[in-house]
Amino acid sequence: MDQSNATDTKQIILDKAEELFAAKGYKGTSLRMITTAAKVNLAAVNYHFGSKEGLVAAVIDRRIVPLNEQRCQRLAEVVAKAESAGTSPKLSEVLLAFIEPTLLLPESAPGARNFVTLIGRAMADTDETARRIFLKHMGTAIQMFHDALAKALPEIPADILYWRLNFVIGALSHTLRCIDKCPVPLDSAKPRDSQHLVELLLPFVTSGMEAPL
Amino acid sequence: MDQSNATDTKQIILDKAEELFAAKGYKGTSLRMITTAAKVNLAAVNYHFGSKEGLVAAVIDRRIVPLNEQRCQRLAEVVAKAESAGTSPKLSEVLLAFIEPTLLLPESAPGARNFVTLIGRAMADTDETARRIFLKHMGTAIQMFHDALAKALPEIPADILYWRLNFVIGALSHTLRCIDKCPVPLDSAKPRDSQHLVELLLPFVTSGMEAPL
DNA sequence: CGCCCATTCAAACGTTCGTTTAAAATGAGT
DNA sequence: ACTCATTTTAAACGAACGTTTGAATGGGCG
Repeated sequence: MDQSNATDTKQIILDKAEELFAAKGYKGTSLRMITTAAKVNLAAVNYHFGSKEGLVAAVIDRRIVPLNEQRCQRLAEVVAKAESAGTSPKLSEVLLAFIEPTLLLPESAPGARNFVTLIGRAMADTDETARRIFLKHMGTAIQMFHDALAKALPEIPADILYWRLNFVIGALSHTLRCIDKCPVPLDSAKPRDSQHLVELLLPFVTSGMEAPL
Repeated sequence: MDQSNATDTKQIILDKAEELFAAKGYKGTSLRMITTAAKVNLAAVNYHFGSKEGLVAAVIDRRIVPLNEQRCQRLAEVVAKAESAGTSPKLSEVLLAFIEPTLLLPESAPGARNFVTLIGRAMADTDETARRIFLKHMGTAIQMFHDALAKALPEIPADILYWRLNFVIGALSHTLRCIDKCPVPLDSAKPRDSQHLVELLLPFVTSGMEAPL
C-alpha cells in the first residue's frame, strides 16, 4: 500500500479545510469548496475522513493535542515551582501559561495561523459540531487552569473566579478572531507580532483577575 | 387593507426568527424552521421582509436602535457630567454605560433575552450577513466609547486603548453567548440575575482597563 | 353586491448540499 | 506479467435550501 499519495491528499485537504473553516465557519464551508481548493476529488473527503464532521474533527485534533500538552506542561511547571517554594503560583505566570501558547501558535507552524482563528470561531460558533469537538479537548485544560487560578488567588470566591476565567476566555477568543479579520482603524494599533499581542493582553487579564471584589 | 393580521404575522416571524437565529445562527436557521415555528406560510418571510437577509436585518434593527440610543445617551451623560465638573469621566461609569444596557436588555422585554445571545453570536459569526448589519449600527457607538475611554484614561496610548477596548468587547460578547448556553459546573456560579452579571463583569474590565502599562 | 387589494397558501422552481456508488487508475509485491 | 488492495474518479443520489409563482382568501368600500 503506497500511502505517499494518500498522506499528501490528506494533508492538503486538512490544510485547505483548516483555512476555509477558519474563514467561513463549519456550515459556511462546503466540501466542494475544500476539494476544489485542494485540487482533489470531491469524494476524497468522505473516503479519507468518513464525513464532513470527521474532517473538522481531524483538523482540530491535529493541532489542539500538542497545544494542550504545551499549555498543561507550562502550567504544571508554574504550579510545581510555587509548591516547591511554598508559595502561591504567581497570577501572571498562570495566565501566561494559558494564553501564550495559543497566541504564539501562528509562529510555530505556517498553517497554524488559520487554526487560531478557527479556535476563536469554534468558541463562539452556533454550530455544535466544531464546538463540541473543541470543548472535548479543552475541558481538562480549563479545569487545570481554574484550579491553578484558585491557588494564585485564594481570596477570590470560586463563583467569581469562574466568571473571571470566562472573561479571560472571552477576551482571548475575541482576540484570536480579530487577528486576521478585524479592520484596525489605527495604524499604530496593528500588532507588530504575536508576542506583542501577549504583552497587550496579559496586563489586562492579570489586573482584571485580581480586581477588588 | 387590514393590517392587523399582517402585523401579527410580522411580529411572530420576528420573534421566532430572533429565537432561532440566536440558537442556531444565521446559516443554521432555515426559513422553514422559522415559518414552521411561527405557524405561518413559508412564503410569508419573502413577502414581508423580501429575503432571509432582510429578515435578519429587521430582527437586529428592531432592538439595536433603542439599545444604541440608550447606550449613547448614558455615555453622553457621563461625559457631560465630567466636563461640567472639569474632570475626566470616571472609568467605571464609562464602562457601565457600555455594558449595562446590553446586559440588562433581557429584563427589558420578554423576547430580548434571545437578542443578547444573538448579539454575542453576531460578534463572532463567520457569516458576513448578520455581522455586517450589526456592525453598521455599532460603529458610531464604539467610536463614542473609544473617545470617552481616551478621556477617562488620558495616560494610556491610543493603540493600547484600542486593544483593551477589544478585550472588553470580547469579554462582554462571550458573556452574552454564555448567558443561556454555557454549562455552569458550579451551582453558586449561576448568575442570580442580569444585574449580578454586571457586578461581576464591571470590576474585571475596569481593573483591566487601568492596568499598568 | 361586486370590485379591490393586501395577505395567505400550496406547489414548484433551480441550486447546492453531504454522501454514495461503481468503475477506473495506481503501484508495490510475488 | 499478474494480483490485489488502495486510491482516485465521474456521476448520480435524495434532501434541504432560498425563492418565485399564481391562484385562493377575506375584509373594506363605493
